[in-house]
Amino acid sequence: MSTNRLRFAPAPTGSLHLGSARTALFNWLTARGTEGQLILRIEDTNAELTRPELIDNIYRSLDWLQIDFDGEPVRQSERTDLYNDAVERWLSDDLAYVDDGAVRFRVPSEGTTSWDDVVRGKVVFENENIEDFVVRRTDGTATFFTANAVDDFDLGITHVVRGEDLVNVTPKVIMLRKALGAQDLPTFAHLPLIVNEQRKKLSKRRDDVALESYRDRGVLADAMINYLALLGWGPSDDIEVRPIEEIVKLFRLEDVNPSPAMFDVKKLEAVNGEYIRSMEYEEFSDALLPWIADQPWNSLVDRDQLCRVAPLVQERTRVLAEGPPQLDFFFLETPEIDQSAWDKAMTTAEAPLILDSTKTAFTTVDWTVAALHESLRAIGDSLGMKLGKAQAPVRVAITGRLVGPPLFESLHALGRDAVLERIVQAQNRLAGV
RNA sequence: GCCCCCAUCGUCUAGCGGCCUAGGACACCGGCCUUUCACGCCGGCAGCACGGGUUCGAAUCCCGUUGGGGGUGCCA
Repeated sequence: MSTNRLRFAPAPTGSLHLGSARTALFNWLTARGTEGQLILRIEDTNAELTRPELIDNIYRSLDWLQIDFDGEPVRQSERTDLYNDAVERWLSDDLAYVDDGAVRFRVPSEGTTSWDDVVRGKVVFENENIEDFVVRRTDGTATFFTANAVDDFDLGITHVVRGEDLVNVTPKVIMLRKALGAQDLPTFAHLPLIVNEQRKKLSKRRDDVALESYRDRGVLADAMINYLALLGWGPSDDIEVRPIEEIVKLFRLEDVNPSPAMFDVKKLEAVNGEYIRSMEYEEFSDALLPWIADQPWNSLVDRDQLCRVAPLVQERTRVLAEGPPQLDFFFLETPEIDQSAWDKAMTTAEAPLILDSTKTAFTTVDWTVAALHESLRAIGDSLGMKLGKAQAPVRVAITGRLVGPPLFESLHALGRDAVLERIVQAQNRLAGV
């Protein structure tokens, strides 16, 4: 039994594409689940793709996802000799010929080229439908086909796991591999495409495909991994959200289904919400920090207060970026009043009464969540109102909005002085002062 | 045009010839809980594209139709 060797071979074309991330993941799951090895190979045969920042971007994204590799990354731009040797050999064996300065591989006009794809079954191409293709450009650089075939062979790759968009290059790569003297074929697995609402391949143009943009909105790496694993694969026990280690154990390439999968942000966020809810309180408030830093009231934030208050919005947060905006009133000197919320809550006949009674009661009430709760409930009772209605004017006075974290916990965290002051401010505003 | 691929609820999937009156999740719609919103819980809506075979029996196997998609660069 030889060990499996897989590779993830991205072309560094900017930020890591969701589809590439999913390919990296399926390679990683296969390698880790079979005690195999995973190599990162940068396909930068094209001169424009060798820019360091593009490559760093790939490293950063994979690192964020915690997809790790065995050994140092392989850069194709550093292996040009290997490719040249191969092309020269093909040339001298008359398997290739010079055409307009480039080198083309001779494709037989008869016969077929085929392989047994793990996810698609047998795929067959008639050789007559494949044209003689370029293996070395006029400028002397190797093309994708050459580099791909040489490296997969040279690096002893046993499993080629990649996107379905590469199915049609496979026969060419197989021909080159044979021309290289290889007796065997790696196991091929062509993963289904990730598509958008229009069922078209996710594209930079139309779709939000950059992995980073999800990270920037506060999708957790584990949630992203978990969700991506569900695109083209599903556990037979129906438990979709689960620890990555379990996914590693359950995942099998043979179970990947061949039909395209739509990227559903709603579901991603639902999965992310589950991950957020399962975080420890401190972990959650720490995780919020980068987004707190983006708030205009960032400088007013007190870490202890943040830790007390963050749990109040934890189960109301699907992506981390949604967290801080719900907390602004805890740190702002005066809450930012939402006009439509104000109009809805304050224009009732009871609103002034509620504010007034609340002010009086809150001046002396025990400053505990239970006592505050009871106090406002009693005020509502006296006016024949349910607490749900009665709390509205107070909520708007304190938080500026109609919806938000639990009111009494919020009052408690804010403190008596701040609360009373905000009630008075609301009364003044109501009176038109 | 040519080549290749795909086809289970709106979406992601389970299913690999009888366990299916097709299961779960997201979304959606009701209800409960409730201090708003959420969370949680309960319930509902909704699918094997179509037509032929094969078989005692087909979502599962085969063929065709239709509908989608991908590729057709000296990009990868």
